[in-house]
Amino acid sequence: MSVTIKDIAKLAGVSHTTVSRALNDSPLINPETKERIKAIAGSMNYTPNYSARSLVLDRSYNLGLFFTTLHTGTSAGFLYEAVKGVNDVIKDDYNLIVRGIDDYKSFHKVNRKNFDGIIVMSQSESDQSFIEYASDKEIPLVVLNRPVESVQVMNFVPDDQSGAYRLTEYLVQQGHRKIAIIEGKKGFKSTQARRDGYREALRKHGISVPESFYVSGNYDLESGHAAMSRLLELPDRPTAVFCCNDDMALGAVKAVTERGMSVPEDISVAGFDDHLFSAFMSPALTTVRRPIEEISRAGAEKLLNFIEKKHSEKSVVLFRTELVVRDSVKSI
Amino acid sequence: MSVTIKDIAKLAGVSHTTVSRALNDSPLINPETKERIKAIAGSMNYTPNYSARSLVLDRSYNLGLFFTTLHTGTSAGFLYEAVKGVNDVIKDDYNLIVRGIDDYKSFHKVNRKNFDGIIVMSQSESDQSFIEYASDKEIPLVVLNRPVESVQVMNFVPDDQSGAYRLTEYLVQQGHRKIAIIEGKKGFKSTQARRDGYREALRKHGISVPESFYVSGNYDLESGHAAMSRLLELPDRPTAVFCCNDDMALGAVKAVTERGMSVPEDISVAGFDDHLFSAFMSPALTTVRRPIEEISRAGAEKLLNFIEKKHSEKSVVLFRTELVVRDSVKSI
DNA sequence: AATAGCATTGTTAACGTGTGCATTTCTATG
DNA sequence: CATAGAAATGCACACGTTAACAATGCTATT
Repeated sequence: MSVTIKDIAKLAGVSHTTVSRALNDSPLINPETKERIKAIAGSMNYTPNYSARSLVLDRSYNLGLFFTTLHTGTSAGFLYEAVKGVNDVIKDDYNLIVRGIDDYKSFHKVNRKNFDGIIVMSQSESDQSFIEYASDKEIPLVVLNRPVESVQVMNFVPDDQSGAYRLTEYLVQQGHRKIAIIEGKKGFKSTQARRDGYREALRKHGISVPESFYVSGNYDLESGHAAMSRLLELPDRPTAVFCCNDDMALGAVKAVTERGMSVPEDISVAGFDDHLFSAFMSPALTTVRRPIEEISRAGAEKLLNFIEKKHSEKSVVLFRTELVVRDSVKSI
Repeated sequence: MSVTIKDIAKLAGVSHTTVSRALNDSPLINPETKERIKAIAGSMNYTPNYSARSLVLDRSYNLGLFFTTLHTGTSAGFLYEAVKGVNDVIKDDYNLIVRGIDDYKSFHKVNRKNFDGIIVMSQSESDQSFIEYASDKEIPLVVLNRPVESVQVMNFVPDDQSGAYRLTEYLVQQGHRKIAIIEGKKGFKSTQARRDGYREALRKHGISVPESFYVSGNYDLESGHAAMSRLLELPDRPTAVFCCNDDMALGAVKAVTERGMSVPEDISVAGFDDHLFSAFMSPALTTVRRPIEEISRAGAEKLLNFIEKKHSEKSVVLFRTELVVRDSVKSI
């Protein structure tokens, strides 16, 4: 069926070992023999059987890009940027296998035979047992998006807390004191980091807000809409709302306009993430930019380095988040 | 290092073949021996070496989900729905390898040894040589999104043309006669299908529009914004604009509101795709829903069926698109 | 007890490739 | 020409697993 090195060996009148040497640039072969063999392999469209090589070399040439979950709380933009960033680095040298960690009935299919390395795009601690398992198996591992302390891994994390701090400080500088927050999905570390940044900025400026100014969301449009509806019904309404991602901000703005009120004239709204659509909302959204594609690219480069060099070290790299001021916040 | 069936055989006092039989539910083994072996394998955390199995069984347990390109013209929502739909079907029985076809320097790494099957999410004819190559190699193949005639493949296609027809007809029924179109990325088949549906509806109603009512876009927010800006500068302005996807519609709406005009009071806007954000735009977008996740799920099921049963047939399944009426179109 | 048939288990080889060590060939030197 | 050393090539085995066919053991029947 497929061409094997034995087929080539027959035609070239050499052993299969010599064919292997020729195709792998071994120094132990005569250059003329090598070129002859390569020409025959080319004319026969030979492709190595990667299963056979994997078996002998103890390599799979698979990389995992594993998300905590693909079922809920993962926005389309997030997945897109991660896949794109990693693919740009690995090209066609590796197979990129995309999966939700919660899709595994059991982790034991994940081992060094099947994956040369894994990038975990971590959204919550519910993937912690997976990270510990993978580290224990000594699979080359990079964790993006969430800091992990209990395991010796390379970690690339956007600085959500200071992004949220800076955004809340900006709201304060615009004169706002009644600032509410629509939080992200419960249990996600990004939810906590953004809330912490918000609280820290309030504390810094000696501002206290009522408990009713903390409303839970689920990182999606619907929950943003519902949360804003609740805030708009408060007797003492906030003047500004920090939505912990842009999807929820879009839902929140919709809830405002549905009541015949407008953003930012009646209430200011800010988001987090700077998705592609954010600049095109009406009004254009003030938000914080998180470089997910850049983080994914850096993580993939580091992982490839680890795999090829067998060298790893515990490190945490914080990626700078950036305040993006547009039109959705009014100065009062 | 890893546990092999030979290690288990030693402990169980049987041959490695008997271990293989036990773990693969062969009828050729005593049930008691089988349970004893399974218990030992479990306690040793045995995992098969998939490379070895692949080599013997001539299977890779890899499925490709290949997009024409991941570089431009592919929206985040599109990628997300496709990945999610396929993953929901294959679970952890197969590795899902996600890639852009234009990332391949050469296709010859794609063969039956490395992929049990491939789903091509086709956006344009630029992937035609790949589809022909894969079909020629007799790799089980399913093509989604674009009809392919020259190759015997299973095809799952959303009915873009009748969706666009129905939307344009709706605009006509709301009293619009000056209907412009912001087209999609040049060369994409979806671009042509949507334009054809639009033209067919105009023709059916005996409406003709000037050439200036056909403006090119690139399926992204920016090009929608730019195209609408051009339409708004025409001396004889359209009363309604059909944007060939929702991303461009969002950009178009932004261009309208930037001029102090409003949608739908001054000009009506419609989109295509029904992305998650579309219901939350101000105004909520009238659009056409394409069931990408459903198509991806059906394609994956069919491909698995093909792989397991070795049976395939040329077929084209059209998936119904659906007009979704919201608030962005005014009756005049 | 002998025989036949069935169930169970094991031997051997295969899958395609890479590599350690043995063998052969070639070249340079005395 | 003989010898030593280097270069080139090949043999044999390994990797982990599955399966064809052979061998062995058990049971039922005559």
